[in-house]
Amino acid sequence: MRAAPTILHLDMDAFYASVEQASKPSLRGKAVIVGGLGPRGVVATASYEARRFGVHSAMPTAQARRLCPNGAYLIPRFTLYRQVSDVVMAMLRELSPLVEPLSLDEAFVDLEAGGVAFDAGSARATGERLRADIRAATGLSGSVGLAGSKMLAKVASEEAKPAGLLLIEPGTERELLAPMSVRTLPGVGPATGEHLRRAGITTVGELVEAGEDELVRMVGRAHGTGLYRMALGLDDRPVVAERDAKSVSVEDTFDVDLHDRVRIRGEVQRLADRCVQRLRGSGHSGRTIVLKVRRYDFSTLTRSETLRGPTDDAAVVREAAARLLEAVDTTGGVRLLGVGVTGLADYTQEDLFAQSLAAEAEAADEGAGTDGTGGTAAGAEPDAADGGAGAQEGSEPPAEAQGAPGRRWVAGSDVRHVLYGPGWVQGSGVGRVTVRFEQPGSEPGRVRTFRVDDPELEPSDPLPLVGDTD
DNA sequence: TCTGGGGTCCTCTACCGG
DNA sequence: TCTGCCGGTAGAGGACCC
Repeated sequence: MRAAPTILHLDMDAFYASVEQASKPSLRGKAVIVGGLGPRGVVATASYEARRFGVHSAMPTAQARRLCPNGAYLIPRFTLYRQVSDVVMAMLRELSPLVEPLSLDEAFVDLEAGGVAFDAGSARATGERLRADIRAATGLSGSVGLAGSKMLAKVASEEAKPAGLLLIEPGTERELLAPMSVRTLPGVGPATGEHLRRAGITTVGELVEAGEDELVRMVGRAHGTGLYRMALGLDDRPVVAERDAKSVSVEDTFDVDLHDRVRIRGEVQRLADRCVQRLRGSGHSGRTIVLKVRRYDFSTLTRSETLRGPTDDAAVVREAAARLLEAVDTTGGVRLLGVGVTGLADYTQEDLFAQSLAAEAEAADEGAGTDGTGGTAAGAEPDAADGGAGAQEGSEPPAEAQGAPGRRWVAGSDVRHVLYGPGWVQGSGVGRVTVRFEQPGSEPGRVRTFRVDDPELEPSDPLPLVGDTD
C-alpha cells in the first residue's frame, strides 16, 4: 500500500523575480519585487534578497516599499514568464505524458507513468537531472519534491526550497508531517488555520489526535474528512494532464473608488467585452453571467444570472451584466468590478451559428435573434494609460504603446538603442528616460539617460535568458 | 498606506416539481 | 386536498490556491 516516491513536484524558486534577475544582470543579488506598482498593487513575487526584509507575496506593494525602500520594483511581464515556463514544461513532458501544471512556475509529474522512475533511487536521479537541465536551459533554479502522493511531493518541494531536492521515503510520512504547522496542508488557509488554532490544534500531529469525527464537526464534511486523510499522509489524487476550464472572468481594481453610476456602468460594459474576448479566445461559450462588486469597505458581493443557453455574444453578456448591476447598491463607492462567465460549453462561434440556423429553420416564428451587436457602448476606451494596480496577465502594456507618439516608457521593459544596443528602462519622468544597457549573460551594464522622444531608442522584445543552445 | 487577478471547490439556502 | 420528503438546480458567499 506504500506508494513508491514517483510523484514529482517542481516549484521554480521566486520565479518572476528570478526571471527578471536573469534578464537584468545588475539586479542579481539585489532585492527585486515584482507586482502591481499602483496605489493598490500587491507583491506577486519577491526575490530571496527582498524576503530578508520581510517582503512576501500578497503583501501590499506600499508596505513592501516601506520595508525595502531600495528594492527594484517591477511590473510582471507575463509574456516573458510564459516563454520560460513553456521551456520548463516541455522538459517535464519529456519525462512523462502525465504532467499537471498548476501555474506558470509549478507542476506535478507522474514519473512512473513516464517510465523514467519506479523506485526512490531512480526518482532522485531523475529529479537531480531535471534541476540541472532546467538551470542549463533557463539559468533558473527550481526545487523538486518527490513522494508517493501529490500532497507529500508538494510538501517536499516546499521543504527543499530554495534550490534543493527532497524525497520523502515511504513510511516516514506521518513522522515527518506531525510537527509541521496545519497550514502546511493544502486547503488550510488563514480562516481554517485560525479555526483550528482556537480549538488548540496547530500541528498536523494534533490534527490526527483530534480524529476525523471532531474535524468533520469543526470544518464540515468534505473539508473535515479530506483534512484528516491529508494529516495521515493519505492522498490518492491522480496527476491529471488536462483540465477543462470551468469559468472565465476579468476584474479590475481601480486606483480610486468609483462613485459615478454612469462611469460604473461603462466599466462593467468594458469588462463584459474583455470577458467575452477571453471566452472566445478559449473556444468556449457560457450560460451563467456573474457580476462581482467590491465596495469601498472591501465587502464583496456577486450577482449572477443563468441564460436559457450558452452564449459568447458580447451584447448578450453586456446586457446581462448591466441588468445585474441595476440590482446592486454602489453608493459609497466601488473599488473593484468584475464580469465572469461560468457553465462553459465547448461551442465555437460556428457551432452556435449552426445551432441558431437550425433553430430558425425549426421554428420560423420564434426569432429570438441576438445577432444585433448594437454598436459599442460607452464609446471607445483609450484604455492604455492604466498605470494602475493591474499585476495580471493581459495587463501588460502593449509594446507599440511605448513607442507611440508621447511615448510612455514602462519601468522594467526592454528597449534597444541604435548605438548602445539592448537594455531596459530603469525609470522615466519629466521628459527623460533612464536606460540600463545590459542583457542576459552580460556583465552589469551602465545607465544612460535620453529624451523620451529620442528617435534612436525603440521598445524591443525580451531576449532569451540563455544564449542559443544549438 | 491595507488588502491583485484568475481561478476552483464547498456550503447554505431557496425554490420547484414529483 | 394537504403535508412532508426528496432530489435537482440556482444563487450567493466563503475559503483557498498560485
